[in-house]
Formats: sequence, structure tokens, C-alpha cells
Amino acid sequence: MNKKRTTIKDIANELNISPAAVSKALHNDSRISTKTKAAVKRVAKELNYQPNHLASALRKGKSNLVGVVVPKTNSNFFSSVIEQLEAVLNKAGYNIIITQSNESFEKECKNIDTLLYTQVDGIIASMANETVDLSYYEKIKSNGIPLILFDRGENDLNVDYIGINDYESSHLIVKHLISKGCKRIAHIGGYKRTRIFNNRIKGYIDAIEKNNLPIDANLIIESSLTVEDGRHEMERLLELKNRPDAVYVASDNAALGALQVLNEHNIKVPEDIRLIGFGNEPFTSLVTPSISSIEQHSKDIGRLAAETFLKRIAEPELKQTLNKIILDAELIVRDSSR
Amino acid sequence: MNKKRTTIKDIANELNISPAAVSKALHNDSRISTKTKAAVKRVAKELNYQPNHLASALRKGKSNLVGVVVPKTNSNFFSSVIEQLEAVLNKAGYNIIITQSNESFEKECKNIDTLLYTQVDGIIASMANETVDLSYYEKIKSNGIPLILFDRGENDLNVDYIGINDYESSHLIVKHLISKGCKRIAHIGGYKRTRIFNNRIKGYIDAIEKNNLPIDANLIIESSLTVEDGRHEMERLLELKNRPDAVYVASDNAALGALQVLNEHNIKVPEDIRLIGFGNEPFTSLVTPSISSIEQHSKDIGRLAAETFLKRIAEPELKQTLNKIILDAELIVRDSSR
DNA sequence: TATATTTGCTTAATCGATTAAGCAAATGTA
DNA sequence: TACATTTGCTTAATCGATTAAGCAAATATA
Repeated sequence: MNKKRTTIKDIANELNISPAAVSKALHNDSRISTKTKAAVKRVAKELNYQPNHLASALRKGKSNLVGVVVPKTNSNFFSSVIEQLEAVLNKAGYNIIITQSNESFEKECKNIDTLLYTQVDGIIASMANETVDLSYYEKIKSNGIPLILFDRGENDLNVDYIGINDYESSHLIVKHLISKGCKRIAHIGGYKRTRIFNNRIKGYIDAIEKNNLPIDANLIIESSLTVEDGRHEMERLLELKNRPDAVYVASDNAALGALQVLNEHNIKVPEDIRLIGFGNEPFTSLVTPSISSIEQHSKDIGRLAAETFLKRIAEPELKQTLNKIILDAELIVRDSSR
Repeated sequence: MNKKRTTIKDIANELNISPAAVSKALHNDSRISTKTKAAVKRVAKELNYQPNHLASALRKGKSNLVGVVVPKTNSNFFSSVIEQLEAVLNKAGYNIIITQSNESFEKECKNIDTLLYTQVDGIIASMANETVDLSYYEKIKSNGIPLILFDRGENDLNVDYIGINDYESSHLIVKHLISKGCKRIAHIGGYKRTRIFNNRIKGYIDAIEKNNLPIDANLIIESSLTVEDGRHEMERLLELKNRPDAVYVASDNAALGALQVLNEHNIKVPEDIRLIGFGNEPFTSLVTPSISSIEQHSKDIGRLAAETFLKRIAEPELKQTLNKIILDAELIVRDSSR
């Protein structure tokens, strides 16, 4: 077993030239003869040379690593965003380090520290539900590396952001439900402190008012949007004297929980109550009845986030400003609201 | 904005001592006085010193990064394994780089190259469905860094492996179904070339024979186990003159597809046909009827994989041998087979 | 008191690749 | 022919932290 890895020095010795010449040859420097380049590349292959990334990263002051912070990778949305990030960034010579916050603020801070410590060249993040204190994100900015937010972002940070139009999504949903004859539309939403959920709530309220329906505080609920939350809040809605005839849930998981409860109570969906989720996770089309939902264009978001990062790296003189890319959301109508 | 980061040299200058002393003080070397250590740490804090990971990694010959290769992060199984890997390895000072193969052999090879190039100290992997050629994994071994496989592994590589007892799982399932009176049990499995799926098939066949039921080749199917495959293969099973009275599907996704088809055909589950999946993904308890499945103990697998890696690092003299940790699987009985 | 040991630091080499500076030979230009 | 430029390489410094080797002062031991 060859204990030691091949270095440029080994190649240099083999050919009786200097390591510097080898380095330049491998980078196709114009001041190296074609003959030498060929020889270097041949020997490099023979000795199975693998460049030492740490050494060049140290010397060049950049690691070619991009840190990614997401709440959890097990949703189709995040894994699909990550897939695109990887595809675009790999092509540009970057690798990504993925970390999960599990929706915990504390874990998120640890992850950011870890990434900064690993000398990443930039961070692409989507915030945990819990995150309100932005000091750790300010830390990234003051470190001088690009910070790109997606989906769960925050205007106050004044950085690049890519997401969908949450406010408009709510309008799409309410309009659709009203067109189906609904008059009492409930909203099981996320917490207002998270900007995207706040936008969905605001969109919901404005759309209801715009369509001359009354606002009923009992029909507007904030939660963490887990399956369990969906179950619990749906049970509560069913206890109301005046039940809703439609429920707009701000996540597919919570919508799934709500659907279970409706099924258990033998309430017909969509006939008795119409249901709409958010995120267009694959299971929405697989459950019975299938759940209408909002497509978030995860692939576009991933691609745009990666491209935005590369743009920042290419033009570091551009000063960081709030630069939002907002994609149009799309309502996918399925059986639960037909 | 402080362009330059603080280095040990800056601290050394501030205190008029050598950089070497600073390095030792920060590592609590016994040959540095308590006074100096305190001063160094105070100044390090004042100047907001962040150690340069690349430099120490280069010098020490290790990056403290561990590469992870999985087919896709969007299942609960893999994201849960990754969560545990991260937890255990972070505690030991390692960070992880996650890559997804998307079940593509080509992508998997690229990922491995990328990880080796990034100088990871080890690789923890679960193979893509497509992977048959093991040369890339041999490349990892010949690189001298530990390789740990989990779930989708391969005996021929002679490395550490952590997984559940697939063969025994099939026995559990068949036994359970027979206890419910089933006599024609079908198996929608994965491809035999993947060891775990082959073991499930062998376990299924042996269990059927052990219970004196006839083997019917029409009831044994190989596929990629996606939702679509589950749908398609279930349709085919329903076309048989002699329909099965139970279906054991080797993945939850495919089981979900099968369940959809059964629902669409108004075939009652479990009364007419019993159904069992594999993996215990959260949605199995959420669909109607809920799907019986095999719990794979993802958290244990993640923890054990991480610990195995750390053991290899701690005792590099131990020579790589086939070292399998096989966990007992657990059958979770739900409505689809009750 | 004379010698041995310990303490607390410094010096300098090192990890491997990159790159500014420089030099000799080859080639071009007047 | 005399000088300028280009070509093709070498030398040596550098990135920042670590560490073997060494040295002087302080302390211990006989």
C-alpha cells in the first residue's frame, strides 16, 4: 500500500524540474512549454496524482466550499433545492456542506459556527422556525463572505433572498376556494414571527376582505405546522359552533394531519370541507383524497440561490443589499378542493 | 470592516511572545505557564481570533471532515441517519459533507471523487440502486481512509457495515401474514443485485417454504421500488387469475403506490388483501389505512456508523475486515394487515 | 556546592500548492 | 552587430498552524 500521496514535488523529481513548473504546467500556464506540460500530465496520471485541496485552499485563501443551512433535509422541497445547489455549484468547482438545524435556533447557531470555522466561501441558508435573533447571521456578514437566504428569510438582514410570493399564494388559494362556493375559510398558519408565514397570513386576511367576507379570529390559527399540529388544530376547528367550510393550511404536513382528522370524523372532503396545503410535497398527490397545494418551484429556487452566490463571488465589489428574487407560486388543484 | 482575520501571529505580536507559544497556549500545553495561557486566551478573545482550519488541517494531515454518500436525503430514514451521524461526529470534532447520488452510479462516482479531493478523513456511504461496479469504493480503500457502509452495503468490499437483518425481516413479515390466514403472499421486491433486496427475497422464499406454502414465481417481482413501480406491479398482480391475498413490498414508497391501486379498485385492505411495507416512513401511519412496516432503527444505524468511524480513526492499525453490525428489525403492525 | 531535572519559552522546519521575482537562453528587431 | 523582448524555467516567499529540537533560567537533588 502506498502510504504517501503523490505531490507536485514527486512529479518534479521524476522529471528533474521544479515544483513550481509542475504547478504551472497543471494549470496550463502560458510560460510553460507544450512539451513540459504533456510530460507533467503524463507523470501526474502515472503516479495517480491528486491535488491537495487543503494546501491550495490555504494558499489561495478560499476553500471552494459552500455551507448550506436548512431546517431538515427530509422534505422534498429542501432535498430538491439542495440537489440543484449541488448541481450548479459543483459545475463551478464548489462543494457544499449541508447542515440541519432541526428547527432549533441553538443548533442553527452551532451550524453557522461550524461552517465559518471550516472556512466556507459562502453560506446559503433557510432559517429555523425558532430563529428571531439575527446576530449569528450578522456574524456571517461581518465575516465578509456572501450570505444567501431562501424560503425562510428576513428582510432586516439586507442580503440576497430567493423565495416564492407567499402573499400572492394566499390570494390564489382564497380566490379558488371562493370560486368553489366557500364562505367560511379557516387558515392554519405558521407563526407570524417568520416572515413567510406572516405574509401568508396577511395575504389570507387581505384576500378575505377583498372578497367581502367577514374576518373571524377563530378561523386564524398560528402553529408549528407539524402533522400533529395539523391534527390538533383541525380538532379545535371542528369544535366550533360555526364550522369552516374550507381550511387553508400553510404546510402539507399539517394539511395531512388535518385530513386524517377529517377522515376520522367521517367528514367528506371536499364536499363538506375543502382542504388546501402548501409546498406540493409528493405525498399530497398520493393520499386519499389527494390534497391541493402550492408548488414552490424548489428547483428554480436552488438554481437561483447557487447562481446568486456565484455572482457575489464573481463581483465582490458589489455591496450587499436587499436583493429579492420572488417567484410566482402555482396552485395545484387536486381532489381535496375540487 | 476588518479585512484581515486574526492569526496566532497577531496574538504573538500583541504579547511579545512567539507564535509557537501562542499555539501551545491555546492547546493547553503543559510547558506553557498558567499566566501566559490566560493572557493568550484573553487577547484571542479580544481580537476575535478564529483558528484557520485549513492551516491546521494541512499541517496535521487531516481535515476533520467526513464524507457522507446517500441515495437521497428526502426520506426519513436517511435524514435521520444523517442527523445522528452529525450529532456523534460533531461532538468528536468532525464535520460532515453530505452528497446525494440520486440512485445514479455515475453521480455516486463523482461524489466519491469530490470527497476524496476535499481530503475527507473517511467516508460513510449507502449505495445507489444502480451500483454494481465497486471500483470506486476500492479507490477509497486504497486511499487509506476508513470506509463505513450502512443499509445498502456489499460484502465483497470487506469493510465495516451497519444494517438491519433483512433476511429475518422477511421471516417476521411472512409469519405475521400467515398468522392472519394469508396463503398467497406476493413480494414486490428490489433488484437482486442489491444485497439487502436479495436478502429480503431469499428470506421471503425461505419463510414461505418453511411454512409449507408453494412458491409461485408470478408472485415474486423485482423493481426499483418507487411509488410508480408499486402502482404498476400491483396492477399486474391484480391481473393474475389467482390473485394474492397479501403483498409484502420491500419499500414504503412502493407500498404506498400499491395501496393507491388497491383503493382505486375498491379492494378492501386488509380484508381482501393485506399489505406490508418496509422502512417505517412517517407517512405509513398517516395514510388510510395505515400501512404495517419494518422499523429500520435509523437512529441506531447513524450512531453506530459514526462510532465505527471514530473507532477506525482511533485504532488505524486495525486492519480493514468485513465487520458487520446487524440490528434486529421490528415489525410495526398497522391497519393494512390487522 | 555541584549536578540533574524541570519549566517556559524560542527557533526553525514542515504540511503542499501557489506565485512574485528573477535569470539565462532563445528569438526578434533595428 | 547591439539591444529588446519573449520563452521557459528556477528560487524563494507565502498561506497559518503545528511541532521537533534546543536553550537558558529556575528549581530540585545529592
